[in-house]
Amino acid sequence: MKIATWNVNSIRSRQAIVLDWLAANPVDVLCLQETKVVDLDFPREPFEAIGYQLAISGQKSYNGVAILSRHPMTEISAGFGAVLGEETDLDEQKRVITAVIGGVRVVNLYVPNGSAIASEKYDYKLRWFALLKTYLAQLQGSAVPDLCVCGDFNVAPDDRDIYKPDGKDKHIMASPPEREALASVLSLGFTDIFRQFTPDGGHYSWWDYRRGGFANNRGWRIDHIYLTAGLCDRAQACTIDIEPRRREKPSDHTPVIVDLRN
Amino acid sequence: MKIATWNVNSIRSRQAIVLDWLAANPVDVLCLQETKVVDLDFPREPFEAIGYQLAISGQKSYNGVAILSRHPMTEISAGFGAVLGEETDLDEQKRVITAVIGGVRVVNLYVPNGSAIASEKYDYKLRWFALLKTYLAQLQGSAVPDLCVCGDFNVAPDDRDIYKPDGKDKHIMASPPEREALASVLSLGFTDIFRQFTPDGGHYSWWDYRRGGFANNRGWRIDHIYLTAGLCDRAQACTIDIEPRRREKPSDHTPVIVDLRN
DNA sequence: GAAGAAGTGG
DNA sequence: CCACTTCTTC
Repeated sequence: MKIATWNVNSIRSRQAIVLDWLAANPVDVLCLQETKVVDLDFPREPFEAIGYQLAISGQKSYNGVAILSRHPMTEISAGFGAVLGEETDLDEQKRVITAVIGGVRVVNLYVPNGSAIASEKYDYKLRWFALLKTYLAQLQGSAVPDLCVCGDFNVAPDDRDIYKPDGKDKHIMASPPEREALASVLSLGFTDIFRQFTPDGGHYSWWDYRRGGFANNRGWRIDHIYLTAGLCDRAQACTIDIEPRRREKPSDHTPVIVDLRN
Repeated sequence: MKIATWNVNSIRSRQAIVLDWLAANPVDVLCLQETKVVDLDFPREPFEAIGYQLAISGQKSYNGVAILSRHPMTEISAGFGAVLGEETDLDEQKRVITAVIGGVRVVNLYVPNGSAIASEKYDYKLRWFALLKTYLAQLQGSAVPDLCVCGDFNVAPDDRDIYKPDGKDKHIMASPPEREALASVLSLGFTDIFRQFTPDGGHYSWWDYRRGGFANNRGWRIDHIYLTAGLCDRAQACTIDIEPRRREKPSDHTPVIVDLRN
């Protein structure tokens, strides 16, 4: 089973690129972030026409997540609250959706960017990571404890994940507190599956639109796929496909794909 | 000598379509309207690269006219004031440019739309037509009196020029006062050269983007080429090329072309 | 640098 | 419906 994650930076603007990619890469599951559209306006039909079912949770302008699956999805839920059974202001932004697909619980996340260190949004990001840990712990104790947690984490886990790490510890996506917040979540028992196959640096999933970030390969690896122990042994490969980033009017992110043995 | 007129609705958005059209239709002169760009930002280079010289007069966001010519241009001037020798508020919007090319004085116009009857903009349109008459009379008395006056006139001269004329006399672009204002200008001695070759209705140069105007051929003929008597005999053909209107992301207007015998 | 919003214009 | 503006976000 192939599972991919892709921050598309507006599904309406990226529809053709995503459809082309799925035609060439018919993954079983595609997790999208930054769909930027309310559920009623999500372009469902073209994806259903090529064989995908959809679980979506979006809002106007910002955020928004979706799971596209070739196989039946059960236990679909959006937001932390649906699992934790409590309301939280962290669910006002649509950043979390999950579904069970082929015995695997897929969790699709769009972690807050955080804007700048010492901003209100940075605090929000740290609070969000804290609740994410509680949320994932709850799911690990569920009847389907094999988790594939993927999405745009807006954190480069270590210096191999940044084109030029010097001084980036004061930069959003690389500052110690957010790295520690992510590490704390992963300490529940998650493996960065890309790193199981590729220990060297220089592999990125996001390049800033500005100043020729992609042309000069000034990228960051901030889109991740994390697996619980029961799934790690099944992973046969984890790759980043930079092809869609080369297209006209691309997303600033590109897909990450994991292949799980049946 | 072939002279064409085309309201491109932003030259920056339409650059590729215009270049493709010129590759297939290497007219001697192309008059553009609604370039929507200040002169410093006009994309000169791609047009110069295929052999055109440029005379441009543009502004931010709205209006803007340009003449592209394969032959030398002399007596280039923009606005009514440059010819009439007096300042006028009607020159604040960039709607007039002229140049002498191969012994013909080409006048390129973007007539105000007028918004709605009884609006302030409608009065502006009528005032503009009045000054246009003075302007053209002046040019007729100049050393180069053979005029080719073309552009987006935002007036359908008669009912043949509207897909469904019923009730359109209360519609902008067809109301009697603006038709009379145009007729008064033409009474100086101008011939609607398209009508010399094509007397029947159903030939349009503009289709509203809305409600499938083009798909249903609900069009208007509002882009015109008017010739003084000395040039009429030289006209061999006048056609509307609807091909560019079929393209992806087209202008709502399409080119009108006149072919003048040497 | 690119996206969506809300507004104006045609 | 499409393109422009300014604004905000990432």
